[in-house]
Amino acid sequence: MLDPRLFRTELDFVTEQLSRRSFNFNPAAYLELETRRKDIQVRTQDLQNERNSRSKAIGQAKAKGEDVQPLLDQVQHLGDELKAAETTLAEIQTSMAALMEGIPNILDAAVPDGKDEAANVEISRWGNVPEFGFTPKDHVDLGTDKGMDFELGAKITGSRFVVLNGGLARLQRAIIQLMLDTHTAEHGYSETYVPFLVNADSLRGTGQLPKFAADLFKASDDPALYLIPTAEVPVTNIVRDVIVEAKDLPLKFVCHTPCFRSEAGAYGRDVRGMIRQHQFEKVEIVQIVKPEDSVQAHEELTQHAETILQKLNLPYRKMLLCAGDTGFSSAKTYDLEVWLPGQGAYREISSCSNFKDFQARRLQARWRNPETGKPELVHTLNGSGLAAGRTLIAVMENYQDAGGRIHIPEALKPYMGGLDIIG
RNA sequence: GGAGAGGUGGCUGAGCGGUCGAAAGCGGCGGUCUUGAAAACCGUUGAGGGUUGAUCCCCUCCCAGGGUUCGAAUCCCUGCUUCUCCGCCA
Repeated sequence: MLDPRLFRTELDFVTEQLSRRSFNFNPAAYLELETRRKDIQVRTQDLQNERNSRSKAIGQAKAKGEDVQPLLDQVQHLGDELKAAETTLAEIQTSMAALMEGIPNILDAAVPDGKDEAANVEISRWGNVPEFGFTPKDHVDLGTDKGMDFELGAKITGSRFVVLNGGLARLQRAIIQLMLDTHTAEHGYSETYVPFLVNADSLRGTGQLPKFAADLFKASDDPALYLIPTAEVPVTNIVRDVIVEAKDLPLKFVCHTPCFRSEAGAYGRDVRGMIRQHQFEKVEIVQIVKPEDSVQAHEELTQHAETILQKLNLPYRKMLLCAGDTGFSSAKTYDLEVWLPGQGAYREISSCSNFKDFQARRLQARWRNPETGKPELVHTLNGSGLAAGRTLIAVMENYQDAGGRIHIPEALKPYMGGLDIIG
């Protein structure tokens, strides 16, 4: 959520900034609602004030043993009027909240214009795209005889699910272990284990609700619980309604969870293989920082994700997402795209975002600023460090040999129990 | 799943339907004292919002949502949640 004060003082700026995202914000409609809000709120508070002072007077008169009946007669009419005003105010505030919750974050000045991924800007490239003396296979062809079974996934559940057996299941686990160990031992993150089902308040806090309900799997109606689309949700919500002491910042969490996405609107895209599944494993890194530190933290966090790709010696490029491709809650996002020989293309394997105070305002996640002594909003950031399912694909495709066997990267061997080749 | 007891400020913990946003203690902050620190003493110390140039002032918040009342932390209902006991269970 954006700062309501920004709307009151810099409406033109907000409107202009939102248009960068092709978000159609109607300032006139906002102003009308805001004017009514102010009007009704002032009137309601006046009425409340009157009720309070009169009730207090009744109490005082009663304490002195005076006859309070005349006073009671005077307040007869107050109740209805006040109740009506309070009801109207609540309705307006609900409308205002709904409006505000549907408005995306303002983009960082560094974010380039553009309407879709074609306008993303390549920042850097790392590693050498491998030269094979043969036509490299994709992970589906490589995995068929090694325990990657999409038909079984479809039988047990449906499309976009997979079963992994033997070496490939172990390889995915090894990838996860490497990530967790690297982020805890080398990057200073604290390993966290969280619920995989979350309530609506948590999803509202990180921005998935109310706007993106269709992307979620709802697991229960009463109480309303949802499967997490990313560990970002439960982990960032650790600081919901919390005032963190300055000395405890930054908070850095790393968390491995499965992620569940309905992939509504992705029909027909990436239907082959493990690229886009309803369920996938991911290691997420999350930082809660002082506002002044978030720009630097964003660079570091992205670097932390890059470290994993470098340890696995997987070629990748770092992209700065353009205005149209940057997510709803994010002010600035870097995507890391790994080279997939089977597709002959770079594909997203990590997305690292600085949300600034957008999530924090929804979450009421604050820190006590020693300079002001007041609670102020923190900045939140997160990134995939990395998506484990896609990392598995990348390892398979980049480490294949002419015989269709998969060589285990050096960094993963300690986790593979002596196995150094699959196939 | 069954039975019972609770949810109050950063923490512990009082609170008869009426000057209660809330006693007291701890913690925090400031001061006195001290070479410095501790101790002691004095003072101060919740959050959000409206209005304002800034104060003042006003409103809301004692788990959440309803209700009763002129007036609710206090009474009633529902939900959530914590704890204890029994049952079941990885």
